[in-house]
Amino acid sequence: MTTIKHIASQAGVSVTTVSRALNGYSDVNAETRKKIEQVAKELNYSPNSLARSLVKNQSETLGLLVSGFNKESVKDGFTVEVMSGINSYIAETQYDLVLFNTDSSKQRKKTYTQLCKERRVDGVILQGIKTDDPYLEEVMESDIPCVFIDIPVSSKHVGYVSTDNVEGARNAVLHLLELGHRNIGMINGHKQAFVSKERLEGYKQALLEYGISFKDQLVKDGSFGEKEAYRETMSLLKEQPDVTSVFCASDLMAIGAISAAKQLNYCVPEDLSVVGYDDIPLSSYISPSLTTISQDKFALGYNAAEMLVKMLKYQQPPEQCILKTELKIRSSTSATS
Amino acid sequence: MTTIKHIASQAGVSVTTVSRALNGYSDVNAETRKKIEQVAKELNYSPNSLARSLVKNQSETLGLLVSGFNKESVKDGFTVEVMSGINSYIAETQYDLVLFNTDSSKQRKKTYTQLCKERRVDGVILQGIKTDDPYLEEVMESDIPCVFIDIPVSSKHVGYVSTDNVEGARNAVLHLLELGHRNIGMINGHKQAFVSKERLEGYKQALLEYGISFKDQLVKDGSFGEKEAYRETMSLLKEQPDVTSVFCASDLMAIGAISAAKQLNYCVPEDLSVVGYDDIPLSSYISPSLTTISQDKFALGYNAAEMLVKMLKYQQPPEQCILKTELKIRSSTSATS
DNA sequence: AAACAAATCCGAAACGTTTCGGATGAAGAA
DNA sequence: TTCTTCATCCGAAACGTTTCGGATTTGTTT
Repeated sequence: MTTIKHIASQAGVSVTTVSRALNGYSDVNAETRKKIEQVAKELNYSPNSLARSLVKNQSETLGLLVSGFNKESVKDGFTVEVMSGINSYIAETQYDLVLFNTDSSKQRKKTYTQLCKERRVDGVILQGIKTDDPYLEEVMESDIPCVFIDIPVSSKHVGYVSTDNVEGARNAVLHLLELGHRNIGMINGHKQAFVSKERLEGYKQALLEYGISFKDQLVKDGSFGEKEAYRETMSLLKEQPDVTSVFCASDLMAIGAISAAKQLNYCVPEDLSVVGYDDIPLSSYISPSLTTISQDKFALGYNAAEMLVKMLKYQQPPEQCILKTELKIRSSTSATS
Repeated sequence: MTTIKHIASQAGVSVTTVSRALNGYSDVNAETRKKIEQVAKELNYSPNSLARSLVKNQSETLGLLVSGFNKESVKDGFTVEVMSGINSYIAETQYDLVLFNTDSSKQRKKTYTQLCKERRVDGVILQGIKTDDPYLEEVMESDIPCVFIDIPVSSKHVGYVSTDNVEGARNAVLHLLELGHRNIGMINGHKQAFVSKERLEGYKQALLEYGISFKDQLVKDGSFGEKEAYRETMSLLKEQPDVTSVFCASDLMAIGAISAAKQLNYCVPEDLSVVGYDDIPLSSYISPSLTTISQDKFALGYNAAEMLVKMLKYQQPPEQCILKTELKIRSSTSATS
């Protein structure tokens, strides 16, 4: 492995000069620089980023801490599309991305700060962690620049990007209300997700606008899983036969809900309208195609990466970025008869 | 940021002793070790992996070089599911994963070796690169341990994991032949993909077994894209009206093919049988559900990671790992009338 | 001729570890 | 007593960079 020293002796200059030449400093003669560059190419030199990072005290790497990058999440498509957005932005910068795993039962159980401090990442993006995750606290305590996805917390060194979940859920339910539905169930995610809290709030708001009182027994938690949503929808429909429509906090759960409905011989949308949340690729392909709240998952990741990089490169303060959502009306909803 | 020196002075010993204590060497007194560990905890110490890597000349990081981790590939689900498998295995090891981007129009156009040498990765997994990619050559020339996914090349320091694409394609086409089809079209990927070459070979083999001569005009390239496959299927069906079935080299293309068929008022599977390849999540949800060759994408990634780690940790030689595929018969194929 | 400025170069320290080769002292063996 | 052995520790070099502060040479100004 050729180093800066080899180049120095080969070119007959000092290591200092080689370093400065290769890094484009001005106090090196044009010819010397030429010579050095040529030698560097001949010796097939590439700088050791470890050594560089060590002395400069910054690694040019960003941490990506996603919880739940597994088989199920791949099917969902949400997590990976966000990752794809992050990746896309980062690809155009000088940074590299290192993947930290959290949800594993890994032996070396490290804390967030340990993870980051060891690898000396310049900043971190966190995705999919729960509200009761100890990492959350650690992030706030440490002073590593970071940005959250879908978790609205911020401080001097942490920002976030999310979508307007209250508004999104509200629009979903308003859509059902406008179609004449009055008994609207909800399959939510789980208690440890910020988005679930917000989407429930949106659900309540919409009902309120139509003067309908909120009934606790109409909402169930499906923990964002297809199977679980199937199960919960089953019991919802059995317990509450008056329900004519259901709002699901994710498309995957909506798919589970539709399966359940079909199992109970409901026709969708004739007997039961279903609206989802996310607009994953699957949603437009299934039948009936899914009415849903579309959020730009790619942009979620892209913006997060952009914010983080700007914080690092230009010392910009963290922001709170809220993206718009859009109601996509397809075939899983219809007016009440 | 607290270093080993701080601990040393605080504990009243030398840095050597701190290092050896923290790394579990035997020549340090039990009490001293206790003391050192305690001080380390008090000062909230975590080792600087950069410094460590520099002197040990190994970074405990693996490179993941995927070409085509973007919006389209997310929809496909293939790329990300492989990544998920890689991630799963790596999560249980001491390694971290750094993501290299290639397909971007990034300014810093680095060569493969530059990328790896700079970051000093211990090994690399390459996925989705084309047969004419200059990286391929570089990998063989360099001596960094690496494993390819779906590219059957190997050497002293490179192995691969793939599926039996000839066999898979053959089974797909045999399935159609058994259903009575004799005019079988094929929508392949592109010329720069090993798997395309192999799947075409499987297609030919199956035809041969039934004594059917291969006709060049029955196979088109859809470059693994839904839109492209749609277009190619359109022209195929128009040019070759005798065709009663088509084998697509990916599920996404099969979906495009089905759209085209529907557009031309073909019923699937009554007028046209379609079989895909991959078995992505979408395939079982669309209607008609897709008959396809299922490959274990997760295992592809998992095995690749496992192989690489074993090469690194136990100096094992690289292997050639071929996974089995499985024909999944669903509703997009039927017997000829 | 002396003084100054600009251009170009370099030595050495620093970043935070690991590790080689010994040093020290105490205990046991001769 | 002297020699060995063992347990425990440490100094210093090394990894490959960057960077601070200065040195040298050349040309320009007074």
